[in-house]
Amino acid sequence: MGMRNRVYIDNIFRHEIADGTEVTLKGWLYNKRSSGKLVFLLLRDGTGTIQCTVYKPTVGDDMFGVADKIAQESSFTITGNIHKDERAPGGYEIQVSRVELIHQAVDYPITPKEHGPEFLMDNRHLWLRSKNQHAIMRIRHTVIKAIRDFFDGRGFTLVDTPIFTPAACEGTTTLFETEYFDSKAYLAQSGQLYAEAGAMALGKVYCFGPTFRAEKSKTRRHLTEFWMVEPEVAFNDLYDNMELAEDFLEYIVQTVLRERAQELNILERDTSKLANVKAPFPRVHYEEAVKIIRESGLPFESGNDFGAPDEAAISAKYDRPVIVHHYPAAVKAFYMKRDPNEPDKALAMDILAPEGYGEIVGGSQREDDYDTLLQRIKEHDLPPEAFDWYLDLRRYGSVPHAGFGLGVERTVTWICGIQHLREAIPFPRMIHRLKP
RNA sequence: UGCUCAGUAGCUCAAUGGCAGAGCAUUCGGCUGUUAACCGAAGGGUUGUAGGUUCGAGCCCUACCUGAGCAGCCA
Repeated sequence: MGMRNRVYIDNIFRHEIADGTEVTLKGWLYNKRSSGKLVFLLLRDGTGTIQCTVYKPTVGDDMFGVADKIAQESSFTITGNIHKDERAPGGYEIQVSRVELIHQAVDYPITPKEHGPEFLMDNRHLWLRSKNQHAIMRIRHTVIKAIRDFFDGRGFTLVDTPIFTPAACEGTTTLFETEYFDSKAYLAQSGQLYAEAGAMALGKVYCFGPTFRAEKSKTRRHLTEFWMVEPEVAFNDLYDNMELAEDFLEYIVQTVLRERAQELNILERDTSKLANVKAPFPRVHYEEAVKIIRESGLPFESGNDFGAPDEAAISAKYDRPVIVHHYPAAVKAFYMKRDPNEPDKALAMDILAPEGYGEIVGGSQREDDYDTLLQRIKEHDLPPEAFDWYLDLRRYGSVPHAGFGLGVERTVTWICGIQHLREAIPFPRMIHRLKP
């Protein structure tokens, strides 16, 4: 009895347990409806939600009183028989024979009505229990698993890169500074430079961890702490890099479509747009992208980097992610190699997600010549002594190599079809958000 | 950092410069089939803060605080 028959709601909806079986479920009250001698308890247990019907003549007055007084998000144990019923949400319910309260919740703040973003973010630790947030977290989990499976299946080695770093990686964005004994350390804004060292040791590597940027961004596309996966491959050029990235994105999206159909349905995602995400992706040279922007009616000066409206104009032309390559070297990072045939262009590529979700991938072939790289460091006013170890990679068996970074939250936001990056991570960190 | 908008009950929102309101949540009562259940009742307010205009300010003006959206930065 009891624990021996304990099951998860998931087991019931997957038909792993026969109709009529007596089971025990443990979870929290999602919602309740009562009707005199009948109480409907919506139980959630992390794997799903199921309706439990408590009928007064069956359980008796005392136990019915318990069921009738359970408040939203209280925890309880329920025992009863699985019953197929058209009237129950999902087609199955539990006909309850026993209810045991574990803990009564008092005044749960998130009611089954609408709430504003500030209130929900203040209650993020509770908001995660809601149906949509639950679905997003499950999709995020699958995205992360797909990322690891993809690289592991292709012989990549995970190389963890440090979070405390001595200096700027790219020298562009603002870094978080922290005390490090009697000196300063900075929180990593990218693991790329270390991943390059890893690639020279292990051939094909990826790093995957949190990154930190102290930019005072206040848009729905920015977090100060976000997760990024960065593959780096020795002997790959720009075009190998593009192929890797498009196969990678296809794998992630198709995996989510296959394994998280139910969650995408809860989020009311139009999956036909995701089904298009198959390699090869359209490839657009920077100068061609400039033409597209101008044709869309936006003013644009060649040589500039793209702004958010420019990216939207480009991606609007395609039904799948689009690769933009050969950006002006002047607007890109110091470590990117230039194209010998177009010396003012970097061997760089960005991937823009469809439906206006913007840049989700940024990558390049790296500069592999010692003297050129040293010159770039000086041109960008970076201290060469901080990069001595990085320059060593060009002194001892330098090879062409390339890699890219994929933003996990932007990818999750796009796949889920949601409006805010802050919902794509359990506890977002933003300029005005450090709690909970 | 700049521009725009917002702040009224625990939450979401109303209120022409003239008595501070509703729905949800909470408490109590009613109902065997509810689907964000429904019906009846009750409690719940220093209208973000400080000042100003006015016979009278939630509403108009000034400053500040807090947040949101957009831009820049980027993934």
